[in-house]
Amino acid sequence: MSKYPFNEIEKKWQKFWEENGTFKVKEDPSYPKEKRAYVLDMFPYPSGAGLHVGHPEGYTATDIYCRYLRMKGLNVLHPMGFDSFGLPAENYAIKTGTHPKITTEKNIEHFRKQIKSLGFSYDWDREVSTHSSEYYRWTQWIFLQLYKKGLAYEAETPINWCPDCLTGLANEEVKDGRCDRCGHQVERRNTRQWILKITDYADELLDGLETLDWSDSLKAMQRNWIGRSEGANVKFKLENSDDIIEVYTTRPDTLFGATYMVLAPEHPFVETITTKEQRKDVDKYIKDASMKSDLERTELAKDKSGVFTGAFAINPVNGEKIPVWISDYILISYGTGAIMAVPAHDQRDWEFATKFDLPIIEVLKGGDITVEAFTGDGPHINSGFLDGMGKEESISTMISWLEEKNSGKKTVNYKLRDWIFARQRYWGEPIPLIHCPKCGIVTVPEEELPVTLPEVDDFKPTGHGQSPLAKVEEFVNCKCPQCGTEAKRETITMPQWAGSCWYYLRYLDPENDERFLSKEAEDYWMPVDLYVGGTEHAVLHLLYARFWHKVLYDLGLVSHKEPFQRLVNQGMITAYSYQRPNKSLVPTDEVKESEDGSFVEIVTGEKVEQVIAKMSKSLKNVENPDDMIAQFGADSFRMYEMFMGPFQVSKPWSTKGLSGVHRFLNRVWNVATRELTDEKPPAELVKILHKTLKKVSLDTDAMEFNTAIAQMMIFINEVYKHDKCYRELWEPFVLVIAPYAPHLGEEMWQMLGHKEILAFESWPQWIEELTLDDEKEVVIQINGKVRSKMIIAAGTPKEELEKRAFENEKIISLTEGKNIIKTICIPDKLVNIVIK
RNA sequence: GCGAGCGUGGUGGAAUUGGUAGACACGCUGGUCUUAGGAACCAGUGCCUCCGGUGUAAGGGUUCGAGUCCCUUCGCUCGCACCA
Repeated sequence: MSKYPFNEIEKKWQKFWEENGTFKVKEDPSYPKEKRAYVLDMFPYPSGAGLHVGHPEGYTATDIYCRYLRMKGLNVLHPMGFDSFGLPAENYAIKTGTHPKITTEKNIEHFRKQIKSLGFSYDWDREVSTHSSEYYRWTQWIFLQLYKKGLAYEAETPINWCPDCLTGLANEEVKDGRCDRCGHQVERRNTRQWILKITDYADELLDGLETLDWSDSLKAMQRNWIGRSEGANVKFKLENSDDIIEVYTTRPDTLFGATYMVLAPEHPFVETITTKEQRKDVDKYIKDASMKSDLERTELAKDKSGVFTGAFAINPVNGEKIPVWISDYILISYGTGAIMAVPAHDQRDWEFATKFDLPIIEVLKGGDITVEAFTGDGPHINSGFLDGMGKEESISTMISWLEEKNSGKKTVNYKLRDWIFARQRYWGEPIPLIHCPKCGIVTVPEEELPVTLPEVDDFKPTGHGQSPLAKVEEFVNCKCPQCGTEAKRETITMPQWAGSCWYYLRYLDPENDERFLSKEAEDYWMPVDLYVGGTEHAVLHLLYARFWHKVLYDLGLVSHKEPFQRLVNQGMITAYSYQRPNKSLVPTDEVKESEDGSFVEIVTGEKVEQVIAKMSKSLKNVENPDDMIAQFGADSFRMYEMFMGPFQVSKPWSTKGLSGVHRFLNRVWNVATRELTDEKPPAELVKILHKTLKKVSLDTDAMEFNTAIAQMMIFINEVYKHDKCYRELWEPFVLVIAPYAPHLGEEMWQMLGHKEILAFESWPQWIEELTLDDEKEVVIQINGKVRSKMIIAAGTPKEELEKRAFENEKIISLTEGKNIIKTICIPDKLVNIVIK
């Protein structure tokens, strides 16, 4: 394959941009508000493995978009940084003794070099790394603002604990009962924690979604996660006691059908209400439940378990005596940790009642409750004052009744839990608090920030819920800032998500050592106009960052309620893998393509099917950007990633596809090196140019990069047939291809004799008349089927079209003797003749 | 189970408001040039019983006309999951 000198060209322009500070950006007040854009990438965690092909996908998209916006005359902020606190570096430190700071900074170095090799137009002067003390000084400062606002609290509660990462996890970090990071099964464990009251912002986080230009699926994920539900809390008096059990239900209308109650095994009342006779069974059940992990509790969901406490409660609506059971299908962390069971109209209760032979009373007509619970709508029966009413009406009627009788009230519940904001590990921001024996918890004075991480030799967590910092006496022991007594520093560190909660703000003013962010910079740039990243952060980073931003807004520190106005998720880059008939996957290097295009496993000679799978080391289908850039160049690599398919959709990597794009750029180069002429180009080429300018402009604007590239290919395929390079065509084409292939673009611009670079040239405007065809191919249909075609001058009126259609020989023969019912005529498109 | 989305050639994918299905690219086939090429260039390429028919997961509907709109079914992907 012949190669244009991409290596030389790319090095040359990267050096030029760097040395000339081409993409440094200032808060220039001469740009009005609408001529400013803040385009943000999700910054990477600098792992030891380096960049994978997924990173440059989003980065290329934003880079193209930014370069396009600059040419449209906008002042564009486009920064990059590193999310550099995190477990891998720390685990590596435990294994090798190398300080995480050393590993992290080496990795950052490597990442930065790799990112730069792709020719992105970042303003590197604004780079931030979350692990640097100048940065985390302000992360700690924001934490203090949250603490002072009463949004951070200390608690010793059972939480998700990863035995491999040796740290507590937030709810959001647990997937299918396993640690999101390492896949280990999560345990329940009582550990001291710092927790942020994200639930205080549940409604704001929910309502704010309405104002955002995000995909519906992403908004749905956040809504699901917040999980708002409306219902009622209902009070049940216990028999022979003054105690009251409160339950939460979304179906207060079914109260007449409540035949028993169930408490979570951890419910505080279990201890007091259990009768002597039942004590043994209850204690055993609680012990068994506590031994189970969350995963086991859900896995066993199919078969309900439970035990009777011996106690009875009184149904407030009819005075009926109903038994109180405990079962682990009731979660202590949701609602009140207790339910009223309505087996006729709730499938879980139905299963439980069926298993333990508890009564099932139908209170809504419409289903067959001997087979399953009926959860649909219908008229109420056996329900006193609700009889005859439908679901909605009886819910509100019942709530009014309960409120009147002081037996309950309308209640809103959320699935969202408070955020466990703590890691019992070393490599994170120390929480800037001090425990004083006299004053209690005292904040570190703001002027003493940052509380820096002490140097340690042993990074190993104690495994007893203590961070390695607890062993560092010089760090732990301090004086209380209030009373001067000997006190102890907090040794829990913040989770990795802390730094990424506000990095987009620090980019605006990265050098400021007076404030976390100046008002002026915030006013100039915020909010983020376009934020691009993967879906994996749908409920983690994006929820946490929105929460912090809302707190900062309430404190008057930022001027918008939402940080990220528009968000676009890139699709994942997957890879091909091969599957045996039994569905097991075969590593790519153990498969060969046979002559008929099918794939066989080399060892067995058996046919395997080509399927799409995630890139993984074990399947040997991971592609390394460095190799691709070395072989094809950064411009080819960038352009291929954009050509693969729609940006938001996941798509499989194909190195053959990359070589196709590379071939295209070779052809571009070939044209660029032809004899340059100021002659008037042929009219048909001018037409294709303007069609191309239009398509590339509209598609780039809409981030439909794949079709923009296809149009540029069409342009080159035509131009290629002529042996000259027409300046009139080539100058605008070079300008529109430049955001996609910026190195090649600049080089060709220089070859055209320009002294100035093209990065800030104006984007070429197409001329609409020149995009229009003079002639159109119009199809003639009979009963909707294409029977003939004719070439006709564009804009030919209906009457003329019809006349021409009926003059067509084939049409004459097909319509002869037929009854013509009507004729539909769409100018420039078709004539449809309906016959019988 | 709930929520979101998707099914188009051998492959990745194109198709304004419903208006010529398969743009562009990969792969494949044939040819030209070359000492050679996994280079370059040219031509062809949905399928079939090939002057015709058929075709966008399957079936039905609306319409002069459906990949696109509506209904049913099937399949796949992602997220959540005993959330009362």
